[in-house]
Amino acid sequence: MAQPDVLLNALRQAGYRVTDQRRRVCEYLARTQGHPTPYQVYAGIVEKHPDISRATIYNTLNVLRELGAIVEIGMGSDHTHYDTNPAPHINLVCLRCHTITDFPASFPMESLGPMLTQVGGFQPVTARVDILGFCRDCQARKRAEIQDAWRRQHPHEIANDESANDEHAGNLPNGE
Amino acid sequence: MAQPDVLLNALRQAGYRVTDQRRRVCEYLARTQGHPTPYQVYAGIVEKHPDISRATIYNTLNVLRELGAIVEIGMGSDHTHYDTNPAPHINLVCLRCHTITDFPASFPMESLGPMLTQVGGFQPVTARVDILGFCRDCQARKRAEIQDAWRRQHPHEIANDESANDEHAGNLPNGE
DNA sequence: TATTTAATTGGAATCATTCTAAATAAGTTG
DNA sequence: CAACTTATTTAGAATGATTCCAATTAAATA
Repeated sequence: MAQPDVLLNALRQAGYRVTDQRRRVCEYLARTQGHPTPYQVYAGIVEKHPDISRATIYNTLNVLRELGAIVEIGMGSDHTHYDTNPAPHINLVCLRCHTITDFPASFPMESLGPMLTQVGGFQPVTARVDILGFCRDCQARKRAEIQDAWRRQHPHEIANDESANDEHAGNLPNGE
Repeated sequence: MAQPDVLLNALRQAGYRVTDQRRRVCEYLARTQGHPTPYQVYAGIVEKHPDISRATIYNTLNVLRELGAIVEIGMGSDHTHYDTNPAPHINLVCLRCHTITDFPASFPMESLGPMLTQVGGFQPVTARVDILGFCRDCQARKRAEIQDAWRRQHPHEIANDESANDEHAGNLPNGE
């Protein structure tokens, strides 16, 4: 989604050396459409270059993040995801299944820049705009769960299905 | 920063029981001004209520997050931070020292809502707007580092300081 | 080419978070 | 109120992503 050169130049400009390994990480990030985790980056590279080390992946991602060239998107502490899309956009993040979807819309960052430097001397580099809520699938799942719960409370309302109780009697909260 | 009642009501409405432990977590979140980590929440409560368990803290925070009542802010994978401020605002996140500062400014979420539901059936609950960059202190530190590096490259330019080389010869990248 | 410093490596170590099974509390029904 | 069902809490063990380490290799520079 990003130009590999943009990422590599960010490294060069900041005085980091451009090695083969870093080049591969940048290429991977440029190629991918999604919001990969460090492990996905590793997996995507190691199959063609089995000698690369996990530590190097983490190092490179950390450097790129500290430069603001890629942006971390956190949700539900399972894994870290990186946003590699440099174009202004908004992430739709599902609170339940943690899926991240890009939504093309811009945000008037330019207008804020001057204010920030005025107020606290903050030097903006990039931004992250996420809307948190429920994706369509999870809305449906939620409805089904609530219905289920209700049905469990009112077993008599149902014609011929006494066995239903035992079957779906999972722990309700946390559908993950 | 939030009303404890708002958080408790969120739990109640979603069908969760309001226990003493959950009440304490909500109170803590309401009281705090910053962006606490789970451990900080735990530490802040355990001193008065030594019987509370870490697992309960995590459970409660996870539930509140899945409800969108509090918002996770990720930076540099060390710790998870939670944003407990329900008022619209922007977080200034330093890419270097990971400090998070609130910046009072609103974001025209309302205008986006309808679009989102139209496009992907996404049901928005809350939002997170972060500007990533460098705080004033880290800008200064960065300048100093660059100067240092330069001085190390050009030792002859300096009058009387040959020892400087060995002294500060740390690993340059990663000032953390 | 020699020298210096940065980057890579793989495996061990760390540590936040989750999981588990047992105990307890909350809510509900008769 | 007593019996029952289900949610919640708990302590400690287990997990697993990420970082750290010392040794090696590669880049850059003169």
